Amino acid sequence: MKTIKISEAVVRRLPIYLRFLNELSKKNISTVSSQDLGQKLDLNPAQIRKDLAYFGEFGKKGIGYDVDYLIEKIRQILKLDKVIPVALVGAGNLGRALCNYNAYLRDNMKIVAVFDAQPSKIGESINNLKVKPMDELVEAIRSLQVRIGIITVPAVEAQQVADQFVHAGVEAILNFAPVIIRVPGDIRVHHADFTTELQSLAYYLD
Amino acid sequence: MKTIKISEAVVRRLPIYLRFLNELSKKNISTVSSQDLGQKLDLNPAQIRKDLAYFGEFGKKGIGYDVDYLIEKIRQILKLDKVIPVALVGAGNLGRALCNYNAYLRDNMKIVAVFDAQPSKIGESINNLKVKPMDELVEAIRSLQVRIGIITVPAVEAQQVADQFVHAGVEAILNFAPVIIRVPGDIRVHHADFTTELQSLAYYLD
DNA sequence: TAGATTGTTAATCGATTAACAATC
DNA sequence: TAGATTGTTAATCGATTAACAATC
Repeated sequence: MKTIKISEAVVRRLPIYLRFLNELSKKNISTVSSQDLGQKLDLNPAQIRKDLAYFGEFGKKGIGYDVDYLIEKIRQILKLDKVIPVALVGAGNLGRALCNYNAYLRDNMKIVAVFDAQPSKIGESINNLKVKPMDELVEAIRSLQVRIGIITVPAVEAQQVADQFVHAGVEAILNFAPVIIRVPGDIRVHHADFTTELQSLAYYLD
Repeated sequence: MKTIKISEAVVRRLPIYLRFLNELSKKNISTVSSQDLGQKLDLNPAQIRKDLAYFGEFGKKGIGYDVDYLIEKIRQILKLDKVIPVALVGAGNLGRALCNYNAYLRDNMKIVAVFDAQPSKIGESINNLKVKPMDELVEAIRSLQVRIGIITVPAVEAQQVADQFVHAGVEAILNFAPVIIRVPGDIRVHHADFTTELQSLAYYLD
């Protein structure tokens, strides 16, 4: 199956398809063509067909794609067909925002533990989770079988949090701190940094 | 000068260079080669040289780049050499996080106004800014000469906030809501959506 | 001078788009 | 059947990387 390497660009588009398909499903729209999708998502229809075709034949010639079936398939591809336990370190505003966000999503991404180094934060309740101290991180992550770690601490602390995540055995990290973190090659890291996002936006001002 | 179209990929790397150069400057490191940069940022040195060469000859053959000079130049390219007034709509946790973030950055990106539709939020103080009601948005944006708008409201409200931003005359929008917003072609929109970020990360789990 | 490193051209690599036979 | 739309191959486009003359 996964003999051909799927490019990161393709993988990044899948959640966008998924989100829009979910909207269609909610509106009881049962079928969609690559053309419809392309129009709504500002993408080339051929690209959408090609993206999906990497993973299987999900459409019907002359008809298009069955919305609910495609949702199911994309969820499978993204491994969102079962709950993925997530841990978060950094119970500041951003961490809190992510935890709450989490609540109203049918994502199967579930934040199951929140940690902070600051004593004043320990024990605080965020979205039904009590903030835990850092020295409980490794054990909690192991017992809860956390697979993804989210870092929302200041830049100077990000690397050591990453190290602890790796030590505890997470498979992937989403880093919001404005710094590049180093991890072993088998751990996937995505950087979500709005500073750089905002700065690159400035370039396009007249 | 800007006869050649600079690709988005290049523009997105500039803030990353800038951030690292700022770190070097803080450590009183005065010169850096494309090789050094490439190593630290996980990028090909040739790519870094090429990126920079789009905008001018900033380096010295045999020596490398003067850190402070390059910082100055990249800031100019990104238009960060003068303050850019920014407005934010949505005074939730995420909005608050961005405002505070803002505070400890030497960015020249300055959030100068915060708005929210909820009456309970109006008048709240966030990082020395009072949250204003939506009906003051257009006037405030005009009088403060806001150039970039940030959207941190729920998905269903994002489009109408975008419309108001456009009406008020912002030149670019950074949208954190998990929905694609439509704006006239001369307005630049960047989407910063951690849902899709997190979901694409799941793909790489074993 | 010798060694290092840039700026830039040419080569490679990969991603996007067009086109169309297959077929619902 | 006729019209529509997929899956896929081929063509195009663009971005990355290698290589090297210029030169500090």
